[in-house]
Amino acid sequence: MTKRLTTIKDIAKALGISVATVSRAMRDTYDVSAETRKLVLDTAAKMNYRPNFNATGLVKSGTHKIAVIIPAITNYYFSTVITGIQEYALEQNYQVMLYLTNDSAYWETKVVRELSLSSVDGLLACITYETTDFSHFEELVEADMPLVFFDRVPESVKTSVVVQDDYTGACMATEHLIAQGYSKIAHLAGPPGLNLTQQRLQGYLDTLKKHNLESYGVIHSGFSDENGREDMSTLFNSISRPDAIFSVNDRKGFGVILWLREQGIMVGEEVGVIGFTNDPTSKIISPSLSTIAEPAYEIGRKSCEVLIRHIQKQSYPTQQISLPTELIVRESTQRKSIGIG
Amino acid sequence: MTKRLTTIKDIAKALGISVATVSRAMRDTYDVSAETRKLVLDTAAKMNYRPNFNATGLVKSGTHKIAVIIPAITNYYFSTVITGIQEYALEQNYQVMLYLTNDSAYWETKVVRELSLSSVDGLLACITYETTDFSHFEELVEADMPLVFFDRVPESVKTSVVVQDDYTGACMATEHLIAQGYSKIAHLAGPPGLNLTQQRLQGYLDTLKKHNLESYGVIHSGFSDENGREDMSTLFNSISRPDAIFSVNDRKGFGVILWLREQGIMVGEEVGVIGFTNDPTSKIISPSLSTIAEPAYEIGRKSCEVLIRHIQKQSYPTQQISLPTELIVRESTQRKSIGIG
DNA sequence: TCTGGTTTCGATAACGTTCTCGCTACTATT
DNA sequence: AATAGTAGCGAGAACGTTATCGAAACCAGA
Repeated sequence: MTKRLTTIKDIAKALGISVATVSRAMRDTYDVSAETRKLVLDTAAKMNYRPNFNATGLVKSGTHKIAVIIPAITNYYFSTVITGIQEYALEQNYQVMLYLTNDSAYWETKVVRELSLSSVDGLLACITYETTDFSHFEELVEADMPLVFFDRVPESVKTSVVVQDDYTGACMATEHLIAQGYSKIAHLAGPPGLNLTQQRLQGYLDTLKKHNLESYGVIHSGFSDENGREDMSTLFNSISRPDAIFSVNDRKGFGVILWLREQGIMVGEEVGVIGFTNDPTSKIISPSLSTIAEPAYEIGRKSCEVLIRHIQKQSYPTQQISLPTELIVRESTQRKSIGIG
Repeated sequence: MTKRLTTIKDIAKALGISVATVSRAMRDTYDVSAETRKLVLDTAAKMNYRPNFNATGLVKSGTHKIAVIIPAITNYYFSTVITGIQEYALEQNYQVMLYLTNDSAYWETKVVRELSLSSVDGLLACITYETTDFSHFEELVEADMPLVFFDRVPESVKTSVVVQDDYTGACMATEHLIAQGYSKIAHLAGPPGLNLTQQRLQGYLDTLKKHNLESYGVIHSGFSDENGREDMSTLFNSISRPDAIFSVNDRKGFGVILWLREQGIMVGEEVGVIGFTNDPTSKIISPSLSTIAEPAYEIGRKSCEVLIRHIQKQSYPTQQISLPTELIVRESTQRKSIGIG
């Protein structure tokens, strides 16, 4: 295969010293004189030495690798989370292995099960919306494998989790719609099994109740813009039409706006729309989509930080971290629309 | 750290046979009877055995891992390419390690240099637009490390490359603008150092020449929508304004459309716009953006396939693969605009 | 009964590193 | 001058697996 790489032995032989001394000189430890250290480091650089992680990983059972298991990356939220994970991991000298489940519980189980426990130090996971049986994760916890969930988190598995504050975000979204004068509000919710779906739904319901308003419909479906369109057509075929839509995420909100435009319904003026995520496209679509901004990048960094803490000290207590969201007001919730759409 | 995992030795001891036999039984090889094999496999499953990749990687110098080095993933193209890579890799039982350079040549060099050669079997890379010195890659090639470039490829390093047909795509885009009746065509190009920038520019220039048309301006800048806006304002401050824009990518094209809308210029009717990528947002923006679709997913799969071939047989010849693009006509190149914008 | 050929398995040495000893040589203390 | 302490280094085992070599055990043919 590839050429033989220079090892610690080669350096030892070249300098006429033992491998143990070279090894000690490499990681700046005690028990080695400053001059031999420098000598070793210099020749190591000269001979283009790279440590063999398989060997170190074998003796100290710990590879500096973490696995990230995620439904997909072809959307703003997940790709930004991964960016955060990656940056923090690299800073801490960890390497990230990427696994995509494509929102299939089968693949998720397969990946987690087949993932050689010895090949990573810990896992960062975001479950599929299909997953109902979490035994593959529970097995990991039993084996003391560090595991942190983010965004979509199972309630049964007791590990650290890092999420955005979905409940408060949903409250803010609903409050905003009410403050803008909308009162017949419907919610396009996510897949029912997910924790974040429930949190956002609850925030919506609680805020309505607080203002003595009734829900004008809740539909559970997927996260795509196509789902948004479909839900709208069923929603508007009913007798009592809503005058505002709170969508569980932005992409679904795009479908809502597109559908309303096609129907000739004025977005904002006639029907207000608010999303959740702050996908960059929400600025581009017209009318632009009001939304609740999620701290995706910070969620990535934070969950990686928590994981590495768990890896480095097994006594680190389980964390339940919730990061704040932010209301971003754009055109889709303005009563006097700018006239586009 | 984590609990001690069951090893091959444990299985051997439990069955009263040698580790060699267990090892042989694991990978269904000759030299082992069917019954002992079954016995080994059964107890392995019972004891929840997982192979230690560090150990196998140490003895057969080959981890089943590939590194993917990419400028960013927070956009449609890259995240889709990665999806393709990931799926093919998993099918072939390879695991992918992700490295983000954030379009920084410094980080790229650092990652490639520090990447322990022993920790991956091969590399899949897409260079930053800053990179001018490729010695860090050339060192890998000299060390016989399998390396495949995709999308943004350096010309000096002689390795396999997988790209979309940028030249023909640019020709198609320009031909389409001309066919729609535009004649004063400008090109918002990418960073000058990149191969794909040059290819798309050349396709544009050659097509203009073929039709005896002159270029109404070429501006080199980055890939963002902000770059698109900036370029437009400098372009429209000159004396001879273009009546069509060919943008090197879709995101920049979004900036163009947004800027035109703000100026009250009718997109399509007054100024035609075409992009390159087929980002999903190009369907959502209004007017929707005509574009050249890139086979991002296939590029991911194909480049991964080529890399794994290189890993598996060192005699596999260097490949230069170019995948076809496709013209997608939408509203932004229609002379009679639908009236939005 | 002997020879030669399979089939199936065990011992043992690798792979590159770290870790635990222990040994030497030097310095400080009395 | 004798002892204790310490700094610096080497020898060897260990990590979990695969690869090489050889040794049983069995069978067939003469």
